[in-house]
Amino acid sequence: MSTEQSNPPQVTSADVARAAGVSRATVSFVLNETPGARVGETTRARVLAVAKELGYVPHAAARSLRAGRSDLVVVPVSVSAIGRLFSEWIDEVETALGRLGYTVVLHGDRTSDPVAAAQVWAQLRPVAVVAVNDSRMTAEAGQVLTRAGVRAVVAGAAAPVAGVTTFVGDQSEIGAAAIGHLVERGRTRIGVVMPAERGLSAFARPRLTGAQRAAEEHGASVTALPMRYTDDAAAAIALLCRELELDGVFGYNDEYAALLGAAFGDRGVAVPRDIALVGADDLVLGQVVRPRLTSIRYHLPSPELLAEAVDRLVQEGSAPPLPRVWFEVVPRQSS
Amino acid sequence: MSTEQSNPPQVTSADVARAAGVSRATVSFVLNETPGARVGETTRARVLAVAKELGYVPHAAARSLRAGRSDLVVVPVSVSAIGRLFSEWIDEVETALGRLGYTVVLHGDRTSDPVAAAQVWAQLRPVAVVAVNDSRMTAEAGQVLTRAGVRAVVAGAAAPVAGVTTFVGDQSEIGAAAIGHLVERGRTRIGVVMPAERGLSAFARPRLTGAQRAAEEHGASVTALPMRYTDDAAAAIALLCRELELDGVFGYNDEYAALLGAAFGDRGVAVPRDIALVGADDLVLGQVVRPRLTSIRYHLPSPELLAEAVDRLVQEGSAPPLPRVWFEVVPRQSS
DNA sequence: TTGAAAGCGCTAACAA
DNA sequence: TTGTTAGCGCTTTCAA
Repeated sequence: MSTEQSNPPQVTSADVARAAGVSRATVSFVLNETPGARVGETTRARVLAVAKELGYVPHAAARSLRAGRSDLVVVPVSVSAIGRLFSEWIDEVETALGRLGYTVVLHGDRTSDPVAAAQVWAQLRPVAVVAVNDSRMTAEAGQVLTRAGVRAVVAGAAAPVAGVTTFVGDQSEIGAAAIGHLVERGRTRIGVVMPAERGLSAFARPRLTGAQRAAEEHGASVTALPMRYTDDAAAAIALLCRELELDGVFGYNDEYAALLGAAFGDRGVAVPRDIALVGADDLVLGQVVRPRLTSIRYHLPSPELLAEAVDRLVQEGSAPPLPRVWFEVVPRQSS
Repeated sequence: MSTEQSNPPQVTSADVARAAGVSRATVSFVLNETPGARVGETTRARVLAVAKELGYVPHAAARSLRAGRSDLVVVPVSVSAIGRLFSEWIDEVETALGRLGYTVVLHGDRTSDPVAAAQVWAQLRPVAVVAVNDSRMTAEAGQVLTRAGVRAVVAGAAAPVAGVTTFVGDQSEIGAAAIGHLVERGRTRIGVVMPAERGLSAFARPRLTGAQRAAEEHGASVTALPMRYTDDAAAAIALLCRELELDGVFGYNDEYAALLGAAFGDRGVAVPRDIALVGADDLVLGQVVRPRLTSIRYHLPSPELLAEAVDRLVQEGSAPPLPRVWFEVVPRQSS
């Protein structure tokens, strides 16, 4: 936070009004195209010309403070902690919300306490907060937001969150699907990669849990394999897999699976003969490596649908439920 | 933008003051730990307790409106248009700025006109705007921001931008380095991949330009190869390379290069024997594929240094120059 | 040690 | 058709 700023002269709507020889109200009417506002064509043109000439840019905070409404949507997300799949989806969500007139900002702080995080978001007094797979969007966090006037509190989560519009997408189903597939392929001694990178545990934990659940059902065994996203770590895990005589691995996602797959190749472990490998997220990367990776594909709610839901929540206070996220095994060469 | 919001009751500092039986000024003093403010211990404790009890969250916009200063830093960036390298760096920049007390938000809009984009950023009245390789951060854009009171306007760009604190990192040097390396390896008929994905041309254009410049110098030829990031597109380009009898390809970055490398493998084109392949950005992915990719590694200013510079600009209006971005060829198996 | 009051830039009744 | 005016929630000077 800055402490000793001397303020440069800013162009305000009062300046525009003065220069155009009208009142600030008129400027406001013109610039906002206020419905029932009747401003003469010449006045309107003059105001616009002067505003442009002075380089006037409205002050969003002042506007929303006075108007009691905001067009800000906060999306808590750490850019480095998401794969290509999510980042593309988020990008499209931004575009879709932008088309509806919202200003979307991504917020990447790593405050871990849900309430503290929610307070940070709430300070910005957004009209909506959209979190995806962010474990901090709890019922308490939702309450903080709602009390701060946030009208649309939306989350993608494993289970409905009280007071929050949730689209359910249980990451544990990914783990379960992967194990189910491996068992189908005759594998019973299965490893599950757990990425060591910060920020990823929100995805990794449930995937492991689902894998364990499915393994129990199918009479297979599961071993967690903590691994950093580096060549060396992958090499070490490859060795470990051989020692443990595993015959299948769920690689957390395509990125980690591909890295591990390369390490297998280097050590003469044949995929899928010696060990079957399954990724997740269905990234293009999975088709870049050889053998091509079997993966679990996601189907998130369409960005347009999500944007629509946010808008309905903002305008009307309620929206039809969002579709569940579903997953699909895409079998390729690695299993 | 929402139009028909009925405002829910918000907890304001006035509510806290009333409940605590003090004035709003006192609440402000306590909550901000205002330096020369002398508030009794009991009063202070009571205010804090009441604030907590009511779930009071300050209104950042109102605060900065009144105080005439903001702690907001806007970073224009489209999450899907950056690779792992940049996203990790940005993440660390966020963390570093956060430690200094700033609130960082990423803004992903795709307004293409520099001035229009700058106006969108300026509406938020941030204290700083930090753009990396965003072609919209022109001198005019910088002027819009400065006039809106933005105190630190920072950009990573190919050349210094007037009125903007620039750290220079010329993407064309990457193209030049790649071509230089390929020529060293005896290649003269070189293809340069141009990604067709939106948002990437800001990086791709200069890389191509640099490649062309270097090729001319070394007496090599360069062919631009427009390619989408899909398996099919890569296959088509692989065929095209054979038809054109190219003996080297600069794949734009490691992601595109890896995809193309796989397509070569499928068609029996041996890398690097038949055709040498160079990527860029030095992503882990380059070590996931076989043969491992030769790449160009970046050295961006450290996140701490950048955060420091932003803070100095905000506080003092000037900062020591940021180091130039530099690049380095990392030779591996593919060339 | 605390309170009263002014005002940041803006919008939206209500008057004129 | 336009201007006057009262705040939105907050900080900060000045007085008490």
